[in-house]
Amino acid sequence: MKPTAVTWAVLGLVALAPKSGYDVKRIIDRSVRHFWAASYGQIYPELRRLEEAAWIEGDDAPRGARSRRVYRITPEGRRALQEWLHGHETRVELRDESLLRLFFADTLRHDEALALLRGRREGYRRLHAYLRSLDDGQSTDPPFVDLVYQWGLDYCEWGIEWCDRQESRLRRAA
Amino acid sequence: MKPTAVTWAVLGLVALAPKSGYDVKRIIDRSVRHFWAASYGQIYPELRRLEEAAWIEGDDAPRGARSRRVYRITPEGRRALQEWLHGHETRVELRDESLLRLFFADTLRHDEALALLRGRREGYRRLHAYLRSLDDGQSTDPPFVDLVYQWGLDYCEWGIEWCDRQESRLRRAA
DNA sequence: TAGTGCATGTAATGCGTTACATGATTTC
DNA sequence: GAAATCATGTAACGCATTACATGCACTA
Repeated sequence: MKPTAVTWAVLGLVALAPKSGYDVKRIIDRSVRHFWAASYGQIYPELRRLEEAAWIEGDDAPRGARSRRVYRITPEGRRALQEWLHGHETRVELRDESLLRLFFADTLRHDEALALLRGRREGYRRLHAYLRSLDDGQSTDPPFVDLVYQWGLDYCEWGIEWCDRQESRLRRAA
Repeated sequence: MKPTAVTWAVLGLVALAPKSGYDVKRIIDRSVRHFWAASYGQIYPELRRLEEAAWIEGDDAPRGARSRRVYRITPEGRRALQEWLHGHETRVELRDESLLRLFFADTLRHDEALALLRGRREGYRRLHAYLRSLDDGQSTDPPFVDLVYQWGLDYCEWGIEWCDRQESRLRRAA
């Protein structure tokens, strides 16, 4: 079993609680999607690979006539997950198209360039609103799941303030 | 010409100043790599596609016997770049493996989980040191190039403080 | 009865990296 | 004379998305 990028997302989610492939996709979309996306085309094949490697085990759990397979983590799977959790130097890397646009804003008129900065602010605002909409106000997540959720909110708030600050600075300078 | 993700990075860099393929790669590695990477396997084919589309034009500019081709943007290329700069809603998306690890930290002992948080802090610190090492203290970049550089520094500083704050909060809670 | 959500999956395509190959020039 | 940098490129591979296909169950 050669683990890939999607391995740990799927294995980790199954470790938190047993899940079907559909569950995995749904939870990815609702909790880690803004920093770690995955599609069905990755998830279902990965579940089979993980089961072959005996890192997870699947049980048929149909609902009525609708077939359904729920996976749970095995002791070996848990060991592998923990090794991954420990064994990596953290490298901060991101892919941010809006930052790329800002980088080229010197090819624009000053007011157009400032509009890009406001657009970035708006992107942060939208993500913030989306993240807040995910919180139903009553479900209690485990502490680190909640921590990462909070990171998303804090990051957006920081980003909004950063854009505001820079915009006024650049206006004063002009 | 169907633009892809790498199109705009290459076209934008050539728009800032004429460049060879090697230059494009070098500058990507030194200025936008932490939020927008690209490899030779993308850059050289993309330069040819851009030239075919007449968005850039290449001039042979050998240095001694070493062949070299320098590209500059055309008016059509500049128009296309500006359209891209204007015509997009900003969507904040990132890929952050360390955040994914943190998300699964509830499967660990509390002290191990806190170690992950310190590891993230360390990742920010390393990127910060790297970014600072890029600044030679005398070259003056255009304002928005500099703004994006500053974003990187500010983001790291914010990230370090965030990790510190959360770590003490979680220690107090325990 | 129509629409939404649950549930599983595959095929085609495109994106991006890694590793390789080649050779000149500059710097120590 | 060795090492680093300049300079151009390709082939193989792996990663990820998009679009498609199928069908059941619930609810307005």
